[in-house]
Parts: sequence; C-alpha cells; structure tokens
Amino acid sequence: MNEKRMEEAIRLFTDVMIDGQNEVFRKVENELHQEFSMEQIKMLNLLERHGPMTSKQLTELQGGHKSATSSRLKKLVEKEYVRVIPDENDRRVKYVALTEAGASAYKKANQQVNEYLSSVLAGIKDEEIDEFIYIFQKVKALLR
Amino acid sequence: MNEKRMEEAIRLFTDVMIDGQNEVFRKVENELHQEFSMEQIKMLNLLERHGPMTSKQLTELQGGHKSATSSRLKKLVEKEYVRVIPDENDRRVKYVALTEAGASAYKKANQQVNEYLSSVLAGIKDEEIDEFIYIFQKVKALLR
DNA sequence: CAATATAGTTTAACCCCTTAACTATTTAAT
DNA sequence: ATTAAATAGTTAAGGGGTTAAACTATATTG
Repeated sequence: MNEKRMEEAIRLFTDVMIDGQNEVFRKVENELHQEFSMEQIKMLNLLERHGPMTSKQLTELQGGHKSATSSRLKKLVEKEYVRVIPDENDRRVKYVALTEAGASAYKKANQQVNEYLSSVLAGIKDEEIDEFIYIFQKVKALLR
Repeated sequence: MNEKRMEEAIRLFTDVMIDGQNEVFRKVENELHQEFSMEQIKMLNLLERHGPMTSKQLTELQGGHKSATSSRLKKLVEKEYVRVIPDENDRRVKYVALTEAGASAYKKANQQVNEYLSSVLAGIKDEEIDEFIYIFQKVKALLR
C-alpha cells in the first residue's frame, strides 16, 4: 500500500548505510585508519565487548570465513594488540584476548569515532533521541 | 545528562551501519556479488541517479582517489556496463555513461537489494514508517 | 610562448576476502 | 582399541580494492 514510502525508506537506509560508513572512516582515518583496518577495529570491538573468545566464535560474530579471521588475527598478534591463549582441554582451540596495548589502542580509536559521530548526531534534538534509538534498535534486531 | 542515551545512539548507529552493509551484501551476493563489487555497484548507482558525468565528478561523489575511480571504471568499461564519451570542447575530459547492459544489470542488482531490504523493513509497522523516514532523512542530511 | 594547472591513466606496494587444501587434535563408530 | 569422521585453525593462490606518485595529454595563464 505505501509502496512509495517503503521505497523511500529503503533508499534512505542504503544511503545512510553506505555514506555513513564512508564518512566515518574518512573523517576519522587520520591516526586511526593508519593503524587499523575497519575489520580489525570491529574485531577489537568484539573482544572488548564480549571478552576473550575463540577464533571460531569471532568468525561467527564478525561474519566471513575462518581464514579471513585467521589472517586478521595474525596481524593483530604481530602488532601485539591481541594475544592467544591455548585452551587446556582441547589443544585445537585457542582463545584470543586483548592485550593492554590493544585495549587502549581500541579505546582511543573508539573515542575518535565517538567524537565524530557525536558531532553528527548532535544535530538530532533531545526529544528525538528516543525516537532515534527506538528505530535503530528495531532495525538492528531486524537485521539478524 | 543524556550522555548515556547519546552513547547508546552511537553504538546502535555503528552497529546498524556495519552489520547492515555486511548483511545486505552477504544475503544478496549470490548472483549480484559475483558480477559486481560494492564500489562498482555504487558507481552504477551514481550514474543511474545523476546521469552521465566525468571521472572527476564520480570521484567527488564516491570519495577516494581518482586512480581508484579510474581502475573501477576500467573494469566496468571492459564488462561493457559503462561507456566513455569524449567531451568535444575539452579533449582531456571524458564523460561516463551507463550502457543499456549496464542499466539493466544495475536494475536487476538493485532489485535484489530492494527485495532483501523490503523483507527486513517489513518488520517495521506501517505507523512507524514515517518515523523511520524522518529519522533517516535527518541522519542522511547530517552526514553531509 | 613558456610555465602552470587540470583530467585521467598507470604502476608499485599493500590490505582484505574467498576457496580449497592441509595440519593437528578430538570424537565417534565399529 | 583402531580407524573413520568431524572440528579448529593455518596456509597458499587468485582476484578485488586502495593509495601515492610518476606520467601523458591537453588547456590556461601570465
């Protein structure tokens, strides 16, 4: 029935999704993007949110193939932002954990993103923030 | 005071942005992603929306460096989805235009994305669509 | 008319992803 | 017990994409 509006919603969504990602990582790239790729940042984010976990779990949460996770991990280990802890029961399994350097580098990176997004979202009025949160929660849930 | 809510809004926004892009291109990749990269799709989208334009304009709209645009373009020309028209006044300048094949391939790709996103956004109630559109329009504008 | 600016291309170096093969280890099945 | 199948990760090959810098061709300026 509201075909038209649905179409508009979809176009807005793709625009925001694509432009958003571009903008964020363009504005913030200065120091941050020199050091981390977007995927690496997301991996650090997952480790920071959920604590240590296996490569397999990381792959599930982040998407993509386990080989991609593996090489991502390898680079983070080389930079010493992440460290690997062998499981004692199953010697195939390795737990991945943030190092202190990793945690603080992530924190810093995250702060830059937050600052930029704060400045963007500051344009949303106080009364609208709840609306924003409601809608985005909904969309996030629907994306699963 | 609404520090907390601002933080939540930011986290939701980054989640939706990142997960959204991942999900869309994971679900839809079947036929589409075999043929086009995301950047190529975006380029076709720009050409479809704005009509023929120069490589320089494409770079400005899409972001990144002109060399990236150049190689992207090269591939689309090879696949004959796009065609180049020399400017008559300034022989340095080349206009880029969709071919028919390009237009219809893009249309098809776009349709797949739309179908998927329709199924996702179908979870939003009719009464909420306006709210959705309002918020996303606002965010899109703010990202400029 | 020479110097400078502009539109695009090319090349080199690097990152990321996927697919598929391979290692090591554990579980299941006979 | 032993062997076959499953599981966690790594590695290698092939294809994208990106940037920075050098380079070509054409226009503009002083």
